[in-house]
Amino acid sequence: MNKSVKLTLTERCRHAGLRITAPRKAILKTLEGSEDHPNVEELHRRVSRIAPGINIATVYRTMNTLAEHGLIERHSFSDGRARYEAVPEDHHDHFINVETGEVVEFRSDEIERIQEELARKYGFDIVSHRLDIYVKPRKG
Amino acid sequence: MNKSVKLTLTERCRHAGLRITAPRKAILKTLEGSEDHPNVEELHRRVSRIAPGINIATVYRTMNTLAEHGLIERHSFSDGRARYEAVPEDHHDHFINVETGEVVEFRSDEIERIQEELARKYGFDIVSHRLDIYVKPRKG
DNA sequence: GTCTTGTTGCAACTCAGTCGCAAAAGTGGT
DNA sequence: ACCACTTTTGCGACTGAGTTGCAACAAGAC
Repeated sequence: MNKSVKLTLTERCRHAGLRITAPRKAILKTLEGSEDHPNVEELHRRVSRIAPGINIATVYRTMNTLAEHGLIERHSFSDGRARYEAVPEDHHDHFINVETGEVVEFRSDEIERIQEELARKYGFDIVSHRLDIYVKPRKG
Repeated sequence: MNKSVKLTLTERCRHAGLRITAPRKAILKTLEGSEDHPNVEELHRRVSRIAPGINIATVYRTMNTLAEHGLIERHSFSDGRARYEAVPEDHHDHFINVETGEVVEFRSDEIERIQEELARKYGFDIVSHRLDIYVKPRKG
């Protein structure tokens, strides 16, 4: 949960050769302060609170650039629009509550292991994967 | 692999109270004859070969209707557009070859079981899920 | 400071998918 | 076979997320 032991997003951007502009600073800071998985519109709204005047096209472009450099992860749950999160040190998958849209992270090493086995069996190397489980609160 | 033991899509449509129109017949037939996961544009192209003159808006609407009734499954891999397949008797997940876009189906009861366990642990009931593994052919 | 190159704002644009509406066609009852 | 009722279709206009061309601007390197 504590990120202070690792590089900040800004440091990793610089390391990737990206210029640290004022809009990017604001976007990166917002991303690091977000525990959830905002879409571009929501992100733009949050960014605008700490740095007004940034165009939403800039947010779109920045998200693409960051994703290309592997600094953030792009998700597209069944609501259609892309949603993002700062790349987590620990890979995890998602429960999506279909009643509220809320996203809960989880991880299962067992599932990861079985995936590797399966891919090998089919003659593949895994590039990435994504497991989304749509759920509702258990009643009873 | 052999579907003759189960209801056809058309029969299931009728059972769902949907009208069997000429455009729908062509679309259903095309769906049943598709082993892959076409998007609407590709589907429309295929449908047009056996029944020209069907508007693509009709294909969009039909796919929505069928999906709402649970007769087909909608997927959205990372290429953005929605892709469909006739609902399979056996649930399966997908390998997506990132080099070619090709989709390979697989199934792991072990993964299904672990998902159930996990969901229960978090206090959820699973509505549906989706596991996409992006891969490349193994070299060596 | 100067130069080079990456980045931004803006407005125009693309593209998948949706929608309103009037015409057409399926289904159930007789 | 016909009617009445309701769903579906074609069409064109529209929406909304995301992209792009371009001129102005600003980071970083020297």
